[in-house]
Amino acid sequence: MRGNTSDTEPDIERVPWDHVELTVGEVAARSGVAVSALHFYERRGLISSRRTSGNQRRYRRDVLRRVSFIRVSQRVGIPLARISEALATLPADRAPNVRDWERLSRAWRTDLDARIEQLQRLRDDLTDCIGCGCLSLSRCVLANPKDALGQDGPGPRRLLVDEPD
Amino acid sequence: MRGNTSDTEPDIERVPWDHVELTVGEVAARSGVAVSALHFYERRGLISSRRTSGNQRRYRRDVLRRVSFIRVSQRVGIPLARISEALATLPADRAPNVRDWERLSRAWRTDLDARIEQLQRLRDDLTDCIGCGCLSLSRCVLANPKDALGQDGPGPRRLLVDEPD
DNA sequence: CCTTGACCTCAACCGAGATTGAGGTTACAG
DNA sequence: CTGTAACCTCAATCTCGGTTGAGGTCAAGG
Repeated sequence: MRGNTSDTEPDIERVPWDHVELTVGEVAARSGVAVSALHFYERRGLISSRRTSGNQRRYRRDVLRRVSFIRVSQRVGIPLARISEALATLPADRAPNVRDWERLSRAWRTDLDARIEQLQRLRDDLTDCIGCGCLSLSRCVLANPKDALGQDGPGPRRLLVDEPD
Repeated sequence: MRGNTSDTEPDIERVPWDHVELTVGEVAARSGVAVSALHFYERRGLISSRRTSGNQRRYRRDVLRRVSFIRVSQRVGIPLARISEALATLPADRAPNVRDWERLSRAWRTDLDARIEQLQRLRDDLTDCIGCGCLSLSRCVLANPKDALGQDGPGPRRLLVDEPD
């Protein structure tokens, strides 16, 4: 267990809340993310920690917002690599402030809007398709979206002339 | 190459279109799916084939609709395992008809609606969050969705009392 | 008959996003 | 001082949805 020793307790009034460090287990408990995932994020450079003399991780409190941002971003559908890039734009010299987080959050709006629109189009097509009951490769918008017809990548792609199927 | 020999050509008028079989390469070309993926789907039981005397795959034409259904389902975000279950409900004795496909497509509507709604809620929350700039674990709807608070799976989950962060 | 492209199997590998386990250390409460 | 929970590293393993490659067969055109 880890707690304040009664002997060496620092003058708590003089230590700003921001400077109270967290163990990996505390971050896990408070963020709902497994310790193994935190280690993983750290290896990937998404979060970082100070090490104690005994090689244990100690996190600044703002790691909670970082982890929070990571999870929210994942829900938006952003891969870790892109989340990592976004986090890399945060100032290195100071703890990120509200405006920093706002900027990053705003950046995902575009992605999210695009994904929602895409799914809505898919839903409309699916609705039509339920009506036509087709899924025909030569006729159905759903079965045969434009992007399946060429110009994107190697390999044979619908080279043959359409015939009834 | 594979084509009709002029000698043994069957009376084409007497062979319903449905009975014309396809090679794996033809299915790949017509569906836009790689041969390796078709093999993969077959191993997973999503599609099936007859084998020629020389052990080559021959597909019934309705495999095209199956593959089509698989790709559409994937776009909806359904994992292969569930697609497989859905396909397993198709009649084994006859080729699926329009109504069969309609039933399956309709089933995904619910999923799609749910996913869209979820993303829209996320977008709304993100908008709020941009306004509040928070991502605070103790206050932000985004950072702290209900489902992070317990009852779903093992492991410690936000066991500590909330403190300012 | 020969060449060539399409086909076959099986195993290994990829990348994303982690989790699990072995083997060992640290830190704190009693 | 000791017990033990929490921590450490590193490698292996997992799921998902495939791709790649080696080594070999099949089938059709010339």
